[in-house]
Amino acid sequence: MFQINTGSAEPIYRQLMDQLRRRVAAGQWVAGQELPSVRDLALQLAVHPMTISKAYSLLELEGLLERRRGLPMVIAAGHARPAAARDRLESLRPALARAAAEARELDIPKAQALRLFERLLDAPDTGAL
Amino acid sequence: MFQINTGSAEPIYRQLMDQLRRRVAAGQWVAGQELPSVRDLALQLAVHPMTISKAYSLLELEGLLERRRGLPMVIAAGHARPAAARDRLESLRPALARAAAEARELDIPKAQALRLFERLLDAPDTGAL
Amino acid sequence: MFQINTGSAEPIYRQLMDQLRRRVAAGQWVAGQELPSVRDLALQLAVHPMTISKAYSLLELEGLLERRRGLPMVIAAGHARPAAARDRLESLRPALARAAAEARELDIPKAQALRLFERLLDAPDTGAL
Amino acid sequence: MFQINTGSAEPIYRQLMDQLRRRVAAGQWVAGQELPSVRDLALQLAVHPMTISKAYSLLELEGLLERRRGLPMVIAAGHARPAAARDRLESLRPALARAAAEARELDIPKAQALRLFERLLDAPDTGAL
DNA sequence: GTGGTCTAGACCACG
DNA sequence: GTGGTCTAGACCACC
Repeated sequence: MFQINTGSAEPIYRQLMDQLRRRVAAGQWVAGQELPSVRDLALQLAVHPMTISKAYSLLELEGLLERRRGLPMVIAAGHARPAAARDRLESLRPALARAAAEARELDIPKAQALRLFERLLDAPDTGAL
Repeated sequence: MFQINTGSAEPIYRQLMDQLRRRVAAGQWVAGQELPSVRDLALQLAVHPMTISKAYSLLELEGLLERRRGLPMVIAAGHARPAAARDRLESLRPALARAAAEARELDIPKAQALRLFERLLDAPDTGAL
Repeated sequence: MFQINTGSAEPIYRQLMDQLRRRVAAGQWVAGQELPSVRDLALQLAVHPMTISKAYSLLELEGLLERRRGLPMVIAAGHARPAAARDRLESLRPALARAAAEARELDIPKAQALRLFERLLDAPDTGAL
Repeated sequence: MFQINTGSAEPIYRQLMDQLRRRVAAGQWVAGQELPSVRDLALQLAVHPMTISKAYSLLELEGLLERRRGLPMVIAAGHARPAAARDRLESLRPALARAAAEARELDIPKAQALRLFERLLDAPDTGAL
């Protein structure tokens, strides 16, 4: 359901938030859909419940989630439809800009960088060079 | 000489280390070349000298830099030649893998993602969509 | 818990690292065991917290310690058992080689040097000649 | 004539001073004997002349050396005879005390430590375990 | 001139 | 509570 990397430098709650945001934008999660409870998700990911709670609360502040007393949280109404294609593309920009900056510093030919990216878009992670 | 982003979540000393590593790999800095002194670089980047010193020391531990008592640090011998093209490309992989994962979660068409990356490779940062 | 000599030429953080390394090798500290917190140890040794932190961080880089976000650091797994006897003896060699070199330069008879060493092995520090 | 290890943590001028002191104590260098000039020794050891000069000056302050205008420095009179055996042994103590402390922290059996020391006293450096 | 170490103390991020 | 980062500034050692 969620892919958490405990060893990463990126904080866990942020990994959660980012994934949830992107999946809502992509329409994988739709308005009204119930989220797993804090405790369940904490157990499943082997993470402290407070960490889950922090992610949920921040997303509630953002308006992406809605809290209903005594009931599981849900994706907020108003997020019924996935984000427009150009907004989604825009939210991909920072990661790509960073990769581009690294490629430039490494003096990697444009064609090579593009080819590697294309391969990674096809094959999730394992693709050898 | 170095591009530091004070506001970034990535610590300054780490930004320095990454840039230096990449530029040595690209052959922009060659073995035996003297680095700017801790104090000079600190002044230039408007950063505390200890921050620079930390980056230098860690790179020395890694074997990328060499300390010579009383003299400026230098790029270590054994890093005379830039890294092989495939090693450089390999070190670009993590950043691209991350972008690819995000693109997949956002359900962005491959062609769009590739086009954006291509544009960012050409135009450092500003290119509008 | 740790013996720090503030007056020594050897930096405090390095004294800490050396002691911890040796005690893990000797099996006095075992894998998974929690280290005293940076702040506690700093108070106890009357030293600045950053000094402790530096020692801990470098040992983490070495792989001897493991960081767990929000929790005290622990001896890394993979250091469950104390080092083999011959490795421990090997790590004693530099100090003894140095002493031997000095003895030779001082033209001290072998028997005398050995007797002094034996006495120091028994009586930690105070034994008069 | 002198063994200098540029890579060591111990400063060069101190390595020089220690060696000279020990050799005078052992009677290898006797009162009135001329020392190599600062420049010659600097060339020979590939070291900055100021480093040699610093060692000589400090030893002059100690009274071990004597400066004579326009002439090479010499071992001071009053150091005609080597130091008494017990003084020489005493000056070996710090190095041995340190080794003993390490042996204790490493939990190395006394007999093993002694055997290693004995071997190192015989075979300068190379002796395998 | 060079880098190294340490302190005092602030602020942040994570759990 | 945990550790991490940074600043301001002192002092040292080496060359």
